[in-house]
Amino acid sequence: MSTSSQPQFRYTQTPSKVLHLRNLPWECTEEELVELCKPFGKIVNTKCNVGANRNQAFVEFADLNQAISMVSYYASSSEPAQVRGKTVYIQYSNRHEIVNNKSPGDTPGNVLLVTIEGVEANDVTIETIHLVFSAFGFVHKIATFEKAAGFQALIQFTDAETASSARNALDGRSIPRYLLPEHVTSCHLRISYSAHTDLNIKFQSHRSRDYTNPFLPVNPTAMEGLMQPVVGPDGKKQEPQSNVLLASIENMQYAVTVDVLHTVFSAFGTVQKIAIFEKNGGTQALIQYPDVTTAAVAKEALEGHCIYDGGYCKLHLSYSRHTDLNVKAYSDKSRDYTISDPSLLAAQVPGLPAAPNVWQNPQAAPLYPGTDYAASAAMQAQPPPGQVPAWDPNLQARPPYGSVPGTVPSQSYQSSSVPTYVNAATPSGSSPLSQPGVSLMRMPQPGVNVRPGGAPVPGQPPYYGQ
DNA sequence: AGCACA
Repeated sequence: MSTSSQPQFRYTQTPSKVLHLRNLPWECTEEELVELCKPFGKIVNTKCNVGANRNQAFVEFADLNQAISMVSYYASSSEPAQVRGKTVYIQYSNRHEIVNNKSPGDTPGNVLLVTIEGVEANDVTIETIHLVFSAFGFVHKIATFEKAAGFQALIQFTDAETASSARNALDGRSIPRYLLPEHVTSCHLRISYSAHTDLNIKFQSHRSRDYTNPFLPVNPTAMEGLMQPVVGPDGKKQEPQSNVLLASIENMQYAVTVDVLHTVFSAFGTVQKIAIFEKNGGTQALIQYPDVTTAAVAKEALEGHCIYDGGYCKLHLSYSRHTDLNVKAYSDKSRDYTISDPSLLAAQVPGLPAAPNVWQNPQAAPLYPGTDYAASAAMQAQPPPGQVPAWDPNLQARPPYGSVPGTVPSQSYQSSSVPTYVNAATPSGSSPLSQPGVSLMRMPQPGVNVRPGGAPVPGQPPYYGQ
């Protein structure tokens, strides 16, 4: 429609609250910009380090007249606008507001997210990090972890001002060489702000510190040694074992709920906590057991198995670096079964007699006398009044980690007193769960109120913690 | 020295 939209140059520029500044010194800071512009009015937004050379910037005034006054002043001034002795050229921007593209990491807060590039986690101790960042103020807490981005640390200061001074001074810089092992050639710090305001440090360890609480217990399993990588017989690095399993769920055609995971993983011992989250477009879950042994048994047993028939929701298990999950007690993505609020533990159905704790030692399970086994199966197959067990109690009753054909009395739990929910695809009498790739749960059915976790777990007295 | 960002 309009006949022309030619670029607007100096003689035709219309005034704007937003000014475009160029020929700034390299990586001019926001503070320097504000110093230059604030005599003319209130600055409501800035954008620094713009352009390929990162030497341009935008400044938005609260009022158009303030921008006009700055442009007019320097248009007639004998002294040009300067930053660090460099002449700065100022024009009206061709836009009328700065679109705030500040990522969350640029929103100041008292906690910094520091990525230490080019190092292994073992190269930089938490003491070194503490030393470096303490130069700017009291460091309250540090938590370190390894992510895809590399070795990272969250560092909590008293306030955003202290955190900012540390960020401004250290972002892009390196930790002094004398604080690092000799083989480290470079270790640039990339620093942004975390959205956290208060880190939840549970233990003093080589990964995390709370300097405000010297009496915080030391976590023995998180200290040097146990959590270090173990070299296996093949010479490859083995994952250090953990009481927390990381489950990646492949081919997730059906929703996998906290309840479903609880049912599946409780077959091996008390599940203390569960957290489900998305990562790299897939679904993962952390499942916390009280001890490494239980986790190891569950890992061996469940690796490669599918939660549902037909290859759906295949589990891949590894050890997590976590030892104690910090999860919401009751949400759709997490559960803390160690919390003793009964209103949150309806799924545990207290009041049912605790069955003998036969599932704690899965190695022994196939050897159990048929009578005990049947009794146990029958007990857990009784649905609570008014409830329909939505998983297959027959499958649940069998140890999914390698039932040995012939040793499990398959007749006893097909008896008439036990309702059967055998999947049509599973021929009865076979031993489907001895092979990876077969289901651990009954298929979810559309339109049915599926409550896989709605009944007690075999042999698992509810764990209420202390 | 000459207009950003997803």
